[in-house]
Amino acid sequence: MSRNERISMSVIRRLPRYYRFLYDLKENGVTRISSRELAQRMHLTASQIRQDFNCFGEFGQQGYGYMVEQLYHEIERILGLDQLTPAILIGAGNMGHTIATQMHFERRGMKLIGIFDKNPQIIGNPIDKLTVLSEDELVEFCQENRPQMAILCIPKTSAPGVVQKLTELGIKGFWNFSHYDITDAHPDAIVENVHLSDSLMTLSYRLQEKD
Amino acid sequence: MSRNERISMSVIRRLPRYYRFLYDLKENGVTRISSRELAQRMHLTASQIRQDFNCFGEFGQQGYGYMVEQLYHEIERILGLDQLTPAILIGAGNMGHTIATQMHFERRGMKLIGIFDKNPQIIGNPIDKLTVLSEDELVEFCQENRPQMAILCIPKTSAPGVVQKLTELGIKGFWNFSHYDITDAHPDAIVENVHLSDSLMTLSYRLQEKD
DNA sequence: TAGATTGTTAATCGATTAACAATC
DNA sequence: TAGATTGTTAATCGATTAACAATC
Repeated sequence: MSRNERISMSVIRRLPRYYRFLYDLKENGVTRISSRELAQRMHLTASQIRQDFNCFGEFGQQGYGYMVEQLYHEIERILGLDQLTPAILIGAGNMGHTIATQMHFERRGMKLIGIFDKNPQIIGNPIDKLTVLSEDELVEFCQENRPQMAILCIPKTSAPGVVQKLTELGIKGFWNFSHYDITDAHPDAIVENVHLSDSLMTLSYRLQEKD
Repeated sequence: MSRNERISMSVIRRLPRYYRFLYDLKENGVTRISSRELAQRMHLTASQIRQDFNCFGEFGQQGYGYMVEQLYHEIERILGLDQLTPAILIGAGNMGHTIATQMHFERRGMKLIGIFDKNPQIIGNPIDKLTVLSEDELVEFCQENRPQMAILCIPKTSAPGVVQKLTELGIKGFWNFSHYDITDAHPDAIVENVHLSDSLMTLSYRLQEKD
């Protein structure tokens, strides 16, 4: 029983994908599924699926398989999607605006409670139900509203300062779209670097490698 | 000498990060660096850095280290950033528009040569130096211009059809922002799934796990 | 009960780290 | 030359896959 030991990032990164596939199965009226069949659909091995699920509990029934809807809700709970972590967005330029309006935060376990920018042209603009605030209001806002997570859609040059400041203000996690590599924010800050450029460059590599 | 054997994805995914750090070093006037010092800055081990570089060649000098600028250009070349792969964007909504205008494709080994949408409200709009075309023009455009890569910023429901069509039109790689999981496009299609929602959910997991 | 499929232990595979001879 | 650091082989670690007893 490997329950409760620290879960590896490899497993964690597969959870949202299971969540997605289970949602589709559920929507298609599939009520139960075996690890073998799920493996086939997801291009994984049945072994891996069973190992992954057993990190968190015994969700299946021997000789039968897994109940799709129940498993879906277990993974939802494991991912923490049932409690909304308050988050703020720093940088409401092109990318920031898109993220704010397109991400369906409340389906992903987050609630966007504040948007900040330092450009006077952008401050005051409405984005969904929020109004872009000045970065000068950040300290007071955080003290009052205690956001846990910050989304960074800012230029590389301003990132180190912002990260430093937000860490002091109690931010525990960063979703980082900036080109700055957050490695030394705070030893136990949780960082998810998105780095779309890196992703694009690996495609460049793999496409040329093909020839 | 492990040269020319198939390079693992773990190594490939580190290359853009090396590229970024070397750029910064170069900009800060650092001309040479040892694997030990680079490891310290990047939070890696010196061993790993030397192993990684030696997948592609012998770029260092024993007793001395690596020349920053030379190594930077080697990695640029390895990533294929010196030749621009022609790419098209499908879906010019919020996310598609942001990607088109913010990505600096030509610095990442790509050239955006066409943008397509099926919404009449969007078709005809200018984005940078391009004009959004109708998806009806896709076949003719691809036959004439031979794009190699497609960026998908479309809803999950339209994705399977588009992927199928583009594969037939000779697209070799997909940069996929849609929620659809491209697994069965073509056995040797190159796919980079971005899945921002998945990324956000892993943050949700890790933040609640902390408590 | 027999058949099926899980949960879990053991074996394998691959990636990372350590060690050290080669050499600048 | 002596000191430093690479390139590369060997050892370790972790993740994936295979096997199988438990059990529905």
